[in-house]
Amino acid sequence: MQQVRVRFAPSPTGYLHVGGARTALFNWLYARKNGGKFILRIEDTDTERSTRESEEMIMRDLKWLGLNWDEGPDVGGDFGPYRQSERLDLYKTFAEKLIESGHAYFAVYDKEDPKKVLYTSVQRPSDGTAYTIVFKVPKNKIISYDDMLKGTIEFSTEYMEDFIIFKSNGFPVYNYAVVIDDHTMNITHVLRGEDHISNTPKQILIYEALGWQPPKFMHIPLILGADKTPLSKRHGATAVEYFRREGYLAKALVNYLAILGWSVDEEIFDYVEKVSSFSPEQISNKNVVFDYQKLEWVNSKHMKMLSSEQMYEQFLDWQRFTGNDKQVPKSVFEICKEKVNTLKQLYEFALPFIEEEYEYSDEYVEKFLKKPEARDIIQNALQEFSALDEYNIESVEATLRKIASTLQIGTNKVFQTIRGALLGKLVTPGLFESIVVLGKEKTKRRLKRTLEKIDSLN
RNA sequence: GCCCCCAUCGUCUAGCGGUCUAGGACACUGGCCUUUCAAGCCAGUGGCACGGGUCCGAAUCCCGUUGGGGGCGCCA
Repeated sequence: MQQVRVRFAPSPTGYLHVGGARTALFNWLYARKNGGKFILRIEDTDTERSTRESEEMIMRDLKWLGLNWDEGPDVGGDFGPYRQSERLDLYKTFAEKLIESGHAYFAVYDKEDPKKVLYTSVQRPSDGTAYTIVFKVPKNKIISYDDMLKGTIEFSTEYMEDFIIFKSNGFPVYNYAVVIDDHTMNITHVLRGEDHISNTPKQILIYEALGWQPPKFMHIPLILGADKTPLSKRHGATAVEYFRREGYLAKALVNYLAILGWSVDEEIFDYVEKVSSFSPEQISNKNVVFDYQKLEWVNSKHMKMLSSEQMYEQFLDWQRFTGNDKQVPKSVFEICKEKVNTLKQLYEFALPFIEEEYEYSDEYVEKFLKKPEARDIIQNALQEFSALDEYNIESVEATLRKIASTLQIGTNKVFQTIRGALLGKLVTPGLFESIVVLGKEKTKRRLKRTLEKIDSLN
């Protein structure tokens, strides 16, 4: 049996979109499952919009996700080059064959009106005028192919028109270049987005005209936004890079992308371990809505699966990636990591611990700081803490509870007042741990700072 | 407009003619725990788009309608 060869073929005109990442994932999974090759090919025939920066960004994000390729522009391979802009000779050669065999012709345009075809010919225009090469679509032919997901799909050429395969700038058009590339790269299976279904008959026509056997096709449903329109920036983020910045784990993003349309017994998993059970036919045949909340849930599950060291490493990696150079001590990290869903949330949880000029939330000021007993509570705490020899979770807790009973104020109110005084917020890690991690000196300094804040309120 | 694809809770899905008064997950609501909480545990609300068939029997098969998506570029 022939070795499975699949490819992911992004056009470098922007960042890596989660939809693209999902397509790449399914290709990757299919290649790994079958002991085949996963190939990265850059489709940069749109000279107007393609950039090297975008290409590099896409590769960086793919690597971050862990979707490594066996052949590609950076690693090479036996079927290169892997950038379409470097394969122009190939496209020209086969275009000439198509013209010779009567499957294509030249179209010459009016200089004044580039939309207007002056004449067509099977001879290459020699007068230097702009021309394209057009594929001649046979009339009244039924094109049929078996989609791995959708079954047999038929198109009639009755509804198709001749189409350009070579632009006047000397670059091939997508529908033509993919065929040449997929064939010459020995691609056996083409797993791509559903938006390519209507392109498939055109491509099959080219395969047939060249006397080639088309690969197997599978069209994967698209990812939509909550309003069922294609997922775009309007719905929030779509770039893989954005999710990385937001503090999502690569493993979690991939996990979510995988279960978005692929149902398995256990929703939380490491995709690398799921390779053997992957079967493309199990993918849902229906467009899917991207659910940011579920992604966050999946991420939280993955965070919990990490050991403290692993998570700290991920956190440092996230800090490096986002260019964040604030030092978060391990002790602070430890108490902050429990209830957060993303690395960014973890950072935001940690921020008041490392920021001396922390802000007091409006809610805290209104509900606690402005209350007459706030000063008493804080002053008492300042006194008691100063007198503490043993500064640990037990002694801190005992101290706080003693203050509550002395002052005849509910523990809740005391705790919340102190919490806000020390960290400015009402949602923080456990109070007693927080106080211990801050340390006695910082705690005292912050209590004094809050006392000053009270003064400024009056 | 024409061609193609699709249709189970708000969302992702299980279901492949009887075991479905339709199961799970996220979200949502309520409760528990509790020093806060975005964590944990428990419970609940909520769906087969509609209309025709076929069949003893339909979420499951067929047809139509409606709805959504894609394509019809010298974009990919």
